[in-house]
Order: sequence, then structure tokens, then C-alpha cells
Amino acid sequence: MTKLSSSFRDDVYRLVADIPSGRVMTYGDIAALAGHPYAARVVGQIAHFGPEHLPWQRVVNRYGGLARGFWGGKEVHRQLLEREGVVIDDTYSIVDFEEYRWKPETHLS
DNA sequence: CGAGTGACCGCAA
DNA sequence: ATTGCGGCCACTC
Repeated sequence: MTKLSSSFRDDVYRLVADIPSGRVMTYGDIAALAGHPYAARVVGQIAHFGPEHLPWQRVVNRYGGLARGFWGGKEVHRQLLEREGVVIDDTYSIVDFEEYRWKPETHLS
């Protein structure tokens, strides 16, 4: 069933939930795909208040660096991503970030 | 309902 | 190179 009325927040939830293990997306990309290219901050807020069962650890900034206010801090964040096979250096930035970057398919439900 | 804050991004000086 | 500022939407007070 198609959901005709979707808010920005709901779109973010779906996009984040759709990121496969071992892949990452940026706040800006998610915002753009949800219809608001400059609402990257909002994605951060949604991540803060949103459901914990979603893979927020796969959401990083446009430099491939880890977020500041992530629950537990960057150390925990790095552990979670490395556990999925994502290599991160000592500056908390993803190695070969562009290769891990997840590109959602255009034919989303 | 108004104002302030915020896990960001892009551009100007 | 660094700093500052506007903008987007959600949430709190």
C-alpha cells in the first residue's frame, strides 16, 4: 500500500532503515532524498529524537566523520561501524568513505 | 502559537 | 587555511 501523506521525518526514518549493514549515508544526502537538500540539521534532530531501533550509526557527516552527539560518543560509534566492516582511522573518519557510501535505488516503494 | 536550540551543509569574507 | 552566517524542519519550553 502506498502512503500518500509522508512527512519529512517519516521519509528520513525509511531512508535510514533502508541503509544496509556496512554502508553509510550523509545527513545531507538523506535530507535531499527526503525533499529538502538543506535540511541536514533536521536529520540530525530526527536522529536524536528518533527510534533507537534504526541504524543511526550508518549516518555520518559529508566528510565521512562521526557525529558529535551520538549516544556513547565517537568511540562507541566507531566500534559499531567497524563491527559492520567499515574501517575508521584514528581521527574518527571513514577510510575510503566514498566506497562505503550507500546510494538508495530510485525505484523506492 | 512564538522563540530558541540543534547528531549539518554551503558559501562568503 | 579558519570564521561566521543563513537555512531547512522537529522538538522543547
